[in-house]
Amino acid sequence: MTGTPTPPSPTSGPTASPRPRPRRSDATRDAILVAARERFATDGYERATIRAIAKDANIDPSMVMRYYGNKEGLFAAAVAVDLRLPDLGGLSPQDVGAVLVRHFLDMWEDDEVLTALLRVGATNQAGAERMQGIFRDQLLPVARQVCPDPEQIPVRAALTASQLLGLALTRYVLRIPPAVALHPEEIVAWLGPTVQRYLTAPNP
Amino acid sequence: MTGTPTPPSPTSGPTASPRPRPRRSDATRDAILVAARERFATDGYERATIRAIAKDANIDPSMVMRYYGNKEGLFAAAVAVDLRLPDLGGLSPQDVGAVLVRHFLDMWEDDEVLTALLRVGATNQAGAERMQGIFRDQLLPVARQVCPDPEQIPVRAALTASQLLGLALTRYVLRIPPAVALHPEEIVAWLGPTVQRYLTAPNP
DNA sequence: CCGGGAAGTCAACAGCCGTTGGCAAACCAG
DNA sequence: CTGGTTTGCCAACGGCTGTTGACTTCCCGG
Repeated sequence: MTGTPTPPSPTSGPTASPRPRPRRSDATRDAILVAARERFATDGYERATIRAIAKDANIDPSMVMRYYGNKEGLFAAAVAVDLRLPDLGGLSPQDVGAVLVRHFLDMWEDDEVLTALLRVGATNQAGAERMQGIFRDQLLPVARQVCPDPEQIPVRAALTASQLLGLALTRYVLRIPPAVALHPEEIVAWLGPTVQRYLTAPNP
Repeated sequence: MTGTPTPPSPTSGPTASPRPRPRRSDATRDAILVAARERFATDGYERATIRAIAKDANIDPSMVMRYYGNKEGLFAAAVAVDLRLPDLGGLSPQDVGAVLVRHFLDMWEDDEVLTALLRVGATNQAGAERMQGIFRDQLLPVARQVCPDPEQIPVRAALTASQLLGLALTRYVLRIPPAVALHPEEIVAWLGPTVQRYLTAPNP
């Protein structure tokens, strides 16, 4: 329905590998996604207009519609987040906080998709649901690895999310000066024990 | 409906008292602000249209322009935040964290202005600057009261803001289910020690 | 009672938005 | 070469936006 029309695969593999055959327009498609990510990250959903994104990608706005259906489809295609959270299983239990904070920090520092998602999630229902999905599918499983009481996994994960997203909000979105000036290792030193406690400490 | 009208001061002293003389349109002005706060809180800046706000207030959109100049002026007038942070000076030093978290929670629970400001701050430059101002003028002074090393006050305050705003983000804006389900006293018990540490603990 | 100003309504403007359909060029299989 | 598909541009649509100015209605001081 919203899927892009795929030409018939030349090599006959029965339900072959999902590797789509390269299209001549792949460069354009990618340019659109790159421009969209940047606009969503800096402007949020409403002010990131299809016209502006198309101009950044040096194509006509109607191409965006043809390849991604509508603005929602474009957002869905542009903002696909994989946090690549590390496996905390075989890890010294007193290090999980620092490891997690450092990983988040690395991800945020060089991926504008995360800023785009946070900005959009704050004003757009679809964006908020996307963030809920990431929490459920990516952060919860990690909490499950290190949390002592299975019943408290959602609470522990939510507390962790509140601290990590709060850092991202103050540092990358609101740009509160002292939060921007912090060195990454300072952040790890301060937030590591917090996350550590939220995930592994007994009830307060 | 609104307070007892005070008669206009007959004699206008030079640089008279800043008490503005009540206008016949005060009820309308207030209705506009109430509607604006609600729309900004639920929709964010762009999708909170002047037409929708005017319809909520049962008046014509042009009245909004007459009374507040333009949309930015309306936002500035509607979203005026006073956190009413308590005086932490004469307080048992190990209670500041819990007191601060509980106060923030009470403020957020019954004042949609804070949600409006957070939603707008995430996508709107003026909104972000407003939040920076609140941080600087309201949270920093409180941190100054309890922070041991004066040089670290901005850092400590920023860490505190990251945790408190992160809670507001996950609970009131993104509505991540386990964060919504938390009981206020649970939040105080978990976040209190964190804020306590950020403000008063020695360097990690 | 009256006149002036405030309060409020109405219609319209220019501009931008997402989206659509038609048409020209480029490409590639036969 | 030829015909069909893909890629792309162009112009336009209806709708919504912030904003403006002219007009009527009401209130109240003199």
